[in-house]
Amino acid sequence: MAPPERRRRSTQRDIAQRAGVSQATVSLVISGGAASAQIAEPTRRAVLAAAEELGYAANVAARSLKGGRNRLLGLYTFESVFPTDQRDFYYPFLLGVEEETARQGYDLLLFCSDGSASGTARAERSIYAGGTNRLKIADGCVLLGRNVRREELSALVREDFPFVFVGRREVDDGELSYVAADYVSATAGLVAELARLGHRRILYLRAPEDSEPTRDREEGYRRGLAEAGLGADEALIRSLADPADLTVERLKGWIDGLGITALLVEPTEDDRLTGALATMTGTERVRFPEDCSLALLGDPPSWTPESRNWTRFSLPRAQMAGEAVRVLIELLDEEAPAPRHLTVPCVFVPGDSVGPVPAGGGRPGA
Amino acid sequence: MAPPERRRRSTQRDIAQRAGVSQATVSLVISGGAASAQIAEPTRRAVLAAAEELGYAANVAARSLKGGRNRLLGLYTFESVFPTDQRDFYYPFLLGVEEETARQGYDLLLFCSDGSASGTARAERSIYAGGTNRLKIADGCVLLGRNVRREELSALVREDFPFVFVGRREVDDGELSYVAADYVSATAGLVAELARLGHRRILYLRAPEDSEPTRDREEGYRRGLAEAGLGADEALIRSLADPADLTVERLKGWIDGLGITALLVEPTEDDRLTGALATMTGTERVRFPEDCSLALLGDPPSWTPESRNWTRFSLPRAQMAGEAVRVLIELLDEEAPAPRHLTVPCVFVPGDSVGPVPAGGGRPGA
DNA sequence: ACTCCCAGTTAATACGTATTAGCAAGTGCC
DNA sequence: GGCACTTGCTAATACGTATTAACTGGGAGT
Repeated sequence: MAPPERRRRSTQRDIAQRAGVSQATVSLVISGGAASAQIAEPTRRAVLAAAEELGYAANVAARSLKGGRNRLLGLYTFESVFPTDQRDFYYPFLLGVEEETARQGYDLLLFCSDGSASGTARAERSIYAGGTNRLKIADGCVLLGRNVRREELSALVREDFPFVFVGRREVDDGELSYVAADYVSATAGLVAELARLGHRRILYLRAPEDSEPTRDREEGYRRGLAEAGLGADEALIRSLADPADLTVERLKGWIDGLGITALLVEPTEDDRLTGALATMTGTERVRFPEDCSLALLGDPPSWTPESRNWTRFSLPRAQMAGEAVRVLIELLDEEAPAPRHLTVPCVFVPGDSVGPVPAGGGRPGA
Repeated sequence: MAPPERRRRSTQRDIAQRAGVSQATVSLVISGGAASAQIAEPTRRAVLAAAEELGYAANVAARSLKGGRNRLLGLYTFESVFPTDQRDFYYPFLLGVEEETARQGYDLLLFCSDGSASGTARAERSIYAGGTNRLKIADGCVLLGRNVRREELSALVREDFPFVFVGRREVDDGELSYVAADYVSATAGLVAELARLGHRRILYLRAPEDSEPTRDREEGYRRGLAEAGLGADEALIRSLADPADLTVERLKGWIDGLGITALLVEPTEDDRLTGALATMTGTERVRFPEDCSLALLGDPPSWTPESRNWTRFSLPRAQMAGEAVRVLIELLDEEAPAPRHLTVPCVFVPGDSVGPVPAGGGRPGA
């Protein structure tokens, strides 16, 4: 009945002492499990009573130490999370990861420190800051980010550290596990939709960098055209160095010069592209979809209620994140796991920026 | 150059072996600290090199078991985070905690596992669920939540575990550290504002439970009245068992029967109260502020663009969270820390539901 | 030459738990 | 009564780290 001693939590040894048994017995009773069957009923009850009286709570650290696992999953983001436009991007992933992590009975470790000793703001984050792989304090890790450090991914693969990337990524040194959105099908689907509406000349405005998502979108674009019985015109694949270059003049040039009636745009990670689009909409000199249909190949980075409801497809971010956790746990449970690749479908958002071909639109031939 | 053995994390012993020193030396070098000064430079470099080659990362469990630090801060929420209306409440806190944690060079551990073995959804979360206290794995912890388990807080205090509560909380067994919003001043400020507009009879609709925030608001209400030279009429302090009971009829009864011209409402944690208010607004049978002024004593739990812009005060949640982290780190850095209590001011949101006293309003005498 | 000290290193130990091998007492069998 | 076998428990050990006391060789002091 004595209250638990202050300043020190009770241990199995305390219980053992009080119940007049050994620490091992206490462990057997507390942990329950199979081996506990061989404990006599009176003993078990005595132990449980003592534990109750002392307010016993097992020490997780000790337990994990013994088991080699910490029941911790990590979440690492290559970009810093704090710029406001990044938060909206990041949050659904975080929610998905957190929910599934919780469901699996793990806790979630957010690697938010810069790695750099203190204070100094850094744009580039690093896993291996300080010479060691910080991720290792978790049992495994979910990785996220658009600007990935390839060499760090390679190192992780070489180290055989269990991790899953959210998004398709590939490295030279071997295969890594990822959960990716199906950009190919989603893009092909948009092309099909446009073709159904009568569009024949569809410009694909791609990102200048050659990352996996961009490659997938381009593949989807070509596949969509092929499936619609349209030939691919290389002149209709464009990229802009600066999203601000997407001006009304340029667009009119494409419409008149190339005869396009629709535009597929790959959104940038920042607000600049959608900003440029908003500017164009504001000028009234070009209207979507009256003058030209437009669809986004993904989510605009931040979404405010007053922003326009572009036709697009949307990544099921929370779902992807959840799948990533599930895959990661599979990896952890296996002896010698093979890399896993999972693809989840995107969601089509009808929006209001796609319509039929404008009356005079479309160049006859070509 | 040999790669680390598959699926087994390298330990200090591995490093020791490779560098030809003892495990103790490795620990001294790795932990850095004061005692590491006495290690000869060549030795230190050999150890660090070996650690690098083996991809060493300290084992969190072992370190916390030993009582060491992991540069990990925990974040624990008493309510589950996933119901959508909870997310909006939770997210600003999370952001604040994460940002400040990062700035301090710590990583953030989200205690999201239910504690219950798996899968089963539970409304009540518990720190000690499953007979363990998971928090210990972090160096210290920020706690959050409206439905607090007092006995668990007490246990934490007794255990002398470093933690900071976001929100004013008190327990019998001793003092705990918290960072709280200044409900007293904020409520008094609203009363002052109403008094300035000529309101003399202001009803305070409080939550039925007697939690700290409610007590503080009531104190602020009384103080505000006193400072405005108004006496407190106990009949003007009401509570409703069910928020849905806040009907037009009841409100009209208060206006006509009690002669009130303004209403201070303590929002509930769920959407029911603001739902009731929205319903009232919709009926057109009572208009705010034409028939009666209304202000919320805090943020409505979820905020959608179409919801009304109630006059209210708002908690600086991210800031509170950041302060909590800062306080926690202070606690960690001290030898025998005294509990700290920090109060941050709320933000007045003018809104559109407060106005001057209606023409015929206000009972003359009373 | 003796002690004394000091820098540099290590052996030993503790943290709290899970697990395995093994011990003691009891039961049934021949 | 000796043997095998079961039941119920304990002793011992390992997990990986931090810390402290103890040890070593060598240089300085007397």
